[in-house]
This record gives sequence, structure tokens and C-alpha cells, in this order.
Amino acid sequence: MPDLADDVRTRVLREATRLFARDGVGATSIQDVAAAAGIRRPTLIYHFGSKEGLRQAVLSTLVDHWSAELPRLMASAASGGPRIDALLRALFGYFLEDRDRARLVLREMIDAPEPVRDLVRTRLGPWMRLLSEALRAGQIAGTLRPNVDPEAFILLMVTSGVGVLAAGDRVNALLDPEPTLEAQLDELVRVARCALLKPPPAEEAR
Amino acid sequence: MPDLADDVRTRVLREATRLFARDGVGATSIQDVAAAAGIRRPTLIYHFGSKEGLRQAVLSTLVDHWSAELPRLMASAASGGPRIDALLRALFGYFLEDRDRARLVLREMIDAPEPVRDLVRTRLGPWMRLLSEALRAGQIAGTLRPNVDPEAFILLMVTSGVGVLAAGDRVNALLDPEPTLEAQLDELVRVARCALLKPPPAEEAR
DNA sequence: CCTACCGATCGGTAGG
DNA sequence: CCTACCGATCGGTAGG
Repeated sequence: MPDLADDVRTRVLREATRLFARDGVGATSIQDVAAAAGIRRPTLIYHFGSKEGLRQAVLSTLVDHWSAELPRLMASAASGGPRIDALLRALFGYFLEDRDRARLVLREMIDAPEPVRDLVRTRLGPWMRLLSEALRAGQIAGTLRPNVDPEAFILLMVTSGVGVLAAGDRVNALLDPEPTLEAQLDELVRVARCALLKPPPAEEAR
Repeated sequence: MPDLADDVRTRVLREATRLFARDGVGATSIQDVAAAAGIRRPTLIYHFGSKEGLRQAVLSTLVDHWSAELPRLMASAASGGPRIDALLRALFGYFLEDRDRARLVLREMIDAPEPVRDLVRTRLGPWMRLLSEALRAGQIAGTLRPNVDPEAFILLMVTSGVGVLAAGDRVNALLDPEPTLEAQLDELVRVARCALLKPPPAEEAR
């Protein structure tokens, strides 16, 4: 019997992600979400309490993923120093799987209501700070450039990655040839490596 | 007599920028914009035709600035090759003057309704393409790294800059010490220079 | 999980 | 630049 209830819940969360990403939370009516999920509006309220409750539930599913994924990535990177490529590719992979996730996250980064900030800071903050410690360690070990600002660099990469994934294919008509989303992501990886890693001997040796 | 009319128009545009940036266009009522500008809603409709008309007028003021600023920047950079620092600092300066502008632009990058895309592509596209040609020339001249993807690099810098300016102070509580907005912008300049410019002889000479 | 209903607000128009 | 009004829709509750 939780089977059917969970099914409805899952459907609502999926459609809410899609509509919140497309139009923004404030411009989406829970009526539209309910209709897309095949239920009536009071039923949605019954499950999530309020529109704000639905918003939090949607974001929680994304935070859940990263609060499980970040420790795994950090642990696997520990054996061999932090792998900037692997981290960025994990970021890209998750958001490429469903581009709506990127648009949703970018919107929440702009809106940033207090409950959302608290949730993200509490659940993901520790892992972000562990990551910045790893960068500092890499600087001391001499594999990373000494003039990197670890905290600023991490935030910059997250902002850039999410930004490109959310909007990369909506602004590329400005240029010719139009850079694909993949080209922009590849360029981000190149830029990140170039700005983070000490140049290898091959490059130093002219 | 256009004096008073322009005054109202200016006030409406300023308040619309602020409210569209804060809540998004879809979540902002023109009633609230009118009240903030000290007029009634039908009066706003009289001036801008519709909510969509207001949206276009707001964005046009931003596009106006850059369709005048980009040619000037390109011309002054022509005497001495493209100056990545000057371009980024001009971007930062304009959006730091009023952070709402950055949030508004980032929201429009996500929403990207067709009229907005057309407006931006028509008015700014040519200058963006001229900029990418300048980067290609720099590659041929040997001052820029050959593995840069000019078009992807330009879009990446715009997305990253606007992203940091719009959201940089809303996510920095994730790290410790919290990187200031300025630190994130400085890091973006460093990253951009490092990834674009060929390493100077000093760096190559170990 | 539903129907029926609440007061409030939405964008826009009529008419002056 | 306004008052007065339109039908439609908003989030949420009552009650079952």
C-alpha cells in the first residue's frame, strides 16, 4: 500500500522538477503539477503539505544524490590525489542525464530562499570543505598551482558547470560556428585543468 | 511633456528590473511593479502594452548598453590585441553597479523566450563573432594557446561571469573561509588568463 | 484520494 | 493617467 502512494509521490516529484525547471517555482501552479501527475490539486497538498513543501521535497531529491555521491568521489580520488576531471565529469553526467536538474539548481542559486540555503549548507557543506582541503594539500605537495584560491576556484567551477548545463544551448546562436554544449563542457575541463594543475615538465621544457 | 512621461517610464523600468531580478518575470505581477513605481496597473499597460512588452523593454535597456559598449571595447583593444582583463573587468563593472542586472540576465538565459533570443542575437551577435575572430587572430599570431576553442571559450566566460555575479554571494556559505564575490571574480580573471594566454617566457624558463 | 468551496489576486479592457 | 470592471486562476481548506 505504500506502493501506490510512492508511485504518486514519484510522479509528482518528476513533473514538479520539470515544471519548476521550465518556468521557475513562483511561476508554476501546483494545479499544473497535479494535472501533469494525474491527480487533483488537494491530493498534492495532502502529500506535500504546501507548495513550499513540494519545493523542498524536489530539491531534497537532488541533494540526496550529491550527499551520497560526493563522499564516494572524494574517497576514490583520495588514492592518487583529487582528480579534477573525474569530479567535473561526474557533475556533467548527473546534470546531462536530465538538463532540467541544472536549470532547477541554477534557479535555486538565484532565488536562494533561507530553507534551501540551510538544507544545502548542512548536507553538502562538509564535503565541499573537505574538497577545498584536498586542493590545499595539493598545493603544499606541489602538484597544484600555488596562486589558486581553493574556495573561490571550487565555487567558480560549480557555478560555471551548472550555468553551461542550464543555458549553454540557449545562447550559442550568438556565435558562428555555434559551439555545442559538449564543446563548452570540454572547454570548461580544459580551462579548469590549465588553471589548477602545475604545467607538466613537457610544457615547461618549451 | 515627454519629461514627465519619461520619468514614469524610467521609474517603471527601474522597479521592473528589481522585481523581475528578485522573483523572476513569471512570478512578478505587473500590479506590484506599478505600485512600486507609484502608478496604477492600467497606466503601466498604457505605457508598455502588456507584461510581455514590459519584459522586452527591460531587457532592451541592458542590450542597449552592450551594443554601444562592445564596439568601443573592441576598438580600444584593437590597438594592442584583445585584452582579456579589460573585457572581463568591463563585464564585472557593469553588473556590479547593479547586481539585479546579473540576476535578470541569468534568468533570461534560462527562460530564453524566442523574442529575447532574437533581440540579443541581432544586436549583440555581430560583436560576439568579431570577438571570436580576434581570438583566432591571436592564435595565429602565437600569443594565445592553440588549443583554445574561441567560441566555446567566449560563451564559457560570459556564463561564468554572469553566474558568479548573480549567485556568487548566495552559495559561498558552503565553504570556509567563505570566498567573497570579489575573490571569485579575481579567480575567474586568473583562470581566464591562464587558460587563454600562452605562458610567458618567465614561466617557461622554469 | 476526491468534490465543492473560500477569498485573493492575476493580466487585461472599457470608458473617460 | 485614472476608476470600475471582466473572466480566469491562484494556494489552500472543509468534509468526506
